[in-house]
Order: sequence, then structure tokens, then C-alpha cells
Amino acid sequence: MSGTSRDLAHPDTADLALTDVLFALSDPSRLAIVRSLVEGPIEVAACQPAGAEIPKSTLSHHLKTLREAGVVRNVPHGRQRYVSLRRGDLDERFPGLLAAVLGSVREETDTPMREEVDAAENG
Amino acid sequence: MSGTSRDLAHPDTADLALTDVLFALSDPSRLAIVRSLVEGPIEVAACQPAGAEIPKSTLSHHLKTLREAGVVRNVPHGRQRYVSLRRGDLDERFPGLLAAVLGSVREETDTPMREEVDAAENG
DNA sequence: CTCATGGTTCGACAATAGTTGAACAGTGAG
DNA sequence: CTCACTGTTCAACTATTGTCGAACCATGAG
Repeated sequence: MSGTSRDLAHPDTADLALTDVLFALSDPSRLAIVRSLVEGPIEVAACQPAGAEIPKSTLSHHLKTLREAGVVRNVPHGRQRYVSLRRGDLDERFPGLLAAVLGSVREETDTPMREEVDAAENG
Repeated sequence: MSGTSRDLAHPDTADLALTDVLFALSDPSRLAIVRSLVEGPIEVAACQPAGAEIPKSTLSHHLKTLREAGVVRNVPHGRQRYVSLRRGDLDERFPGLLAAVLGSVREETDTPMREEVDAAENG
């Protein structure tokens, strides 16, 4: 019944540490992964940045860092795995943090242009 | 002329990188420093955590990391130096980020105990 | 079962970051 | 000027991270 070894450990929402979360998000590769996750859960393989294939082990390592910090959830899905953003948990523990980080990401990629920010409110 | 070597380099607001800021804030010592700065500019010596004196060089190093990430400003003030939070600049570049981080800090320090949170509102 | 697939874990190495004492530099006081 | 005081920079060392190949594991297909 219970868990096979395929279930990975995830920290409880109450145990999330701000510094761990910030650290997990402070790496460009990992921040890119998180950005990919905004649109919804995806398989591990789909976390790879377009046009730059990194080794499976490296990707898995980054995913582990994000998972242990409580930023993402990694669950078995058939032969693959689904990686998802723990948005609700993060928002509960650190209100506004994820929104600020995700909102700022586009300014990092694109460039400023204040007017564009307004359009982002849509949803 | 004006600028002597006493002026340290600070990144321009437009050049602030999200990952650098997150990294700078991901260290407990540095996050503590930032918390001290919320109430206003203080001298370098006052950045030290109460009850735990760290070497001058170590403190200076952390301040450098924060400064180069654009989180704090470090300006000469007589024989000392004033360290201040670049709140406006950070807010302009990464809206809501600092507020989220600072707001979350107290949950990091205090401990859970849901009931206590309510009591905190009291004056 | 056997095989191919999707990912994690292990182990080794390179790179980056944290810690700290000592040297150095600018400033105010006498 | 000389001295005491604040804080930065330098250099060396340690510890933590990032990277990646190879081994390993669970699952689904045939």
C-alpha cells in the first residue's frame, strides 16, 4: 500500500526556510526551471532549457535542490515524473515572494518598459 | 577632485540581477544584516548580530556581497560608514520582492505556533 | 521475462563561496 | 604630526556547490 521508494521526500510547508528557498531560486538554471513550471506541471525532461541540453544528472541535481527547499514537488507519473511548483505552500509561508520573483523574471529577460507590467495583471 | 578612493562601487539600478539579489539574501548572516537595516541606515559596526561578534573582515565581506548585488549602499560618514538598504531601487527593479522577503523574515525567526501569530498584532 | 525508457543516486573533480588574521588606508582628536 | 579608531583589502584555507559520467532502479511495452 504505502510508499514505494519511488516517492521522494518533500519538506512540510511549515518547515520551509526562507534562506533555502532564496538560495534555490538564486541559481539561473534553477530559476529558469521554475519559470517553466509557472504554466503547470511538466515532466522532468521538459524542464530542460530550450537549446541547451544539460546532462540528466545535473538536471536531477537542480531539481533536488528545488525540491528540498520546498519550491517544487516531484511525483511519479507512470514511467515518468511530474514536477510542479508548490505555489500554494510557498504563498502560505512566504506571501508575495513567488509572485515577486516570477514577476521580476521577465524584467530580467526582457527589458523594462513599464507599460508592459500593467498588461501582466490579466489572468 | 571630489571622489577619493573611499567611495565604493555600487551597481546601477538597471543592472541589478535578480539571481544576485536572491543569492545575497539567501545567507542567514546577510539576511540578518538586511533586517537590521530596515529601521534605517546604521554604521558597519552596528550590523553585527547581537550576542555574536564576528570578525571585521567577515562582516565586511558580507557587506560587500550585499553591496555588489545592489541590496545595500555603503557610504563614508566621517570616520565611519553608513550602510543602508537600497529599498527604492530594489522596489523599482523587483517590485514586491523586498517586502515579501522582509515580511517573511519574522516567520523565520519566531517559530510556528499558529496561535502566536494572532497575538503578535497586539501592541 | 527481457528490453528500452525516464530519472535518481553515487563518486570524483572543478569552481565558487565563507571565514579569518594581518596589513593597509582614511578620518578625527590632541 | 602622531595616535587611536573604523572599516576595507589581501592571502590562505576550508567548506559548500555545480557538473557530469556511470551505475542503479522502477515502470511500461512486447
